[in-house]
Amino acid sequence: MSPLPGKRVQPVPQMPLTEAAKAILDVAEELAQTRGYNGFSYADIAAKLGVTKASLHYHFASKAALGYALIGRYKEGFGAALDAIDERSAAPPEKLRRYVELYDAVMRNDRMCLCGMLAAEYSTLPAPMQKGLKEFFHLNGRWLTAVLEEGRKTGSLVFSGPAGERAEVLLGALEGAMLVARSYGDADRFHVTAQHVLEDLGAGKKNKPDGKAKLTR
Amino acid sequence: MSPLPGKRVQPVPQMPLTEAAKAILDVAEELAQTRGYNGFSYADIAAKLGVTKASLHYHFASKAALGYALIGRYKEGFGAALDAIDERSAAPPEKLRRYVELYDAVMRNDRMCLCGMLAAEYSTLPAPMQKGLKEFFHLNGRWLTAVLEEGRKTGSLVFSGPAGERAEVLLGALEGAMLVARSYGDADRFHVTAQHVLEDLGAGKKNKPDGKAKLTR
DNA sequence: GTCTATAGGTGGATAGAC
DNA sequence: GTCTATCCACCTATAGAC
Repeated sequence: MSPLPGKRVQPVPQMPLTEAAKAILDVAEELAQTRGYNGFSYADIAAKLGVTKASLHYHFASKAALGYALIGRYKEGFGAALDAIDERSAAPPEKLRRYVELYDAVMRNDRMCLCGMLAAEYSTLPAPMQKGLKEFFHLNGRWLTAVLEEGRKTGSLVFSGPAGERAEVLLGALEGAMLVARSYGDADRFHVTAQHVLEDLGAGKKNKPDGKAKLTR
Repeated sequence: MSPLPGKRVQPVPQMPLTEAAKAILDVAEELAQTRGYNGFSYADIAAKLGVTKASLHYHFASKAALGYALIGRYKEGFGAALDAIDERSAAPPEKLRRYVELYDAVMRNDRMCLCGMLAAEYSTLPAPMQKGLKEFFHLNGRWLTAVLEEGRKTGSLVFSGPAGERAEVLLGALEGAMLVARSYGDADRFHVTAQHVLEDLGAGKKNKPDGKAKLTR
């Protein structure tokens, strides 16, 4: 077994982002997670930052480039979060609970998973973004599969069928629960659904976090 | 117990659609299911129908009106499909399998559930569309809850927790599985995931349909 | 009912001054 | 790096002829 299940083989080499670029991505990310890629414009970002559209183009020549950077950073952050879970958590059930907490945090922040959102718009996205999206889901699938396999081996998780397929079920269930819960503007609804999914795998939580707490990010 | 679980109380009174209006909705529906509400324009519809944008406005004064009609018709069709399942199927497991087949058919047609797609764009939609969307999910939730409750009562379905919550899990899992599977352009991936969800409830299928068959609609 | 023509707005993107 | 000014394509929507 590899030292850390689902560990990223290599961090994709990337230009370090300037502070201005980060600020743009922060705003763009929020807009993309709440309105979708086709639901925001350079004008929206510029207005929120108090700058002009033209200056945005200095940092991201095209919206496609911005969108691609958005996915890249999100994937990086998510990958880092998974690595952190691997380092801090021993047992698969706890890993899964922490994994779900990542989604919970997004939901409580009144957002949808960036890649879940973009998945809906998939056919309208530039090819590089489509590729990045697949990689994100692949990253999640690999990590979940490793955790599920380990859990089954040690008997701490219970499920039927191939771990890879079960990983897809879990990923889909979480993304879908976010999707539907957002229509109700109800983060608690997501939380309840997510706990059921965990319990089905034998990874039920003991004490659930306060659903009313709002996180900055 | 009511005669048919989740039966719609009353069909919403509605102007009968002209043939032209139906043709417009057909094209708009396909576009909305593949590209999203913000991902298509009157120009797209007009081009596909070989008419001008202006003529579309005669049938649907605004895009918001078109979108609202889109949801209304979809809800109606889905409700009718659920009624048909109730009438033709006796046992809850079979009902659930038929319910999943509705999603399967959409997926094999390379589309996303209309309302799942619109749920992603929720915050950008006109208020009437948002309301219609909630009603769609409510319709599904009610029907699924009734089926699950009946199944538990007769022992043909097995699950933990309130039926209403389990209905949300199921609905979310199917919507999410569609969402993710579309990024892979892989209808079979959805099918596999959906079967797992059914099996978890004790409603597993005996013979699965050929995943390669493409339906016209 | 469908057309031509067009309005009024916004989309992403660029040139060039500062 | 950020600005002003501008381009052109596209958007939804309307007026009015046929």
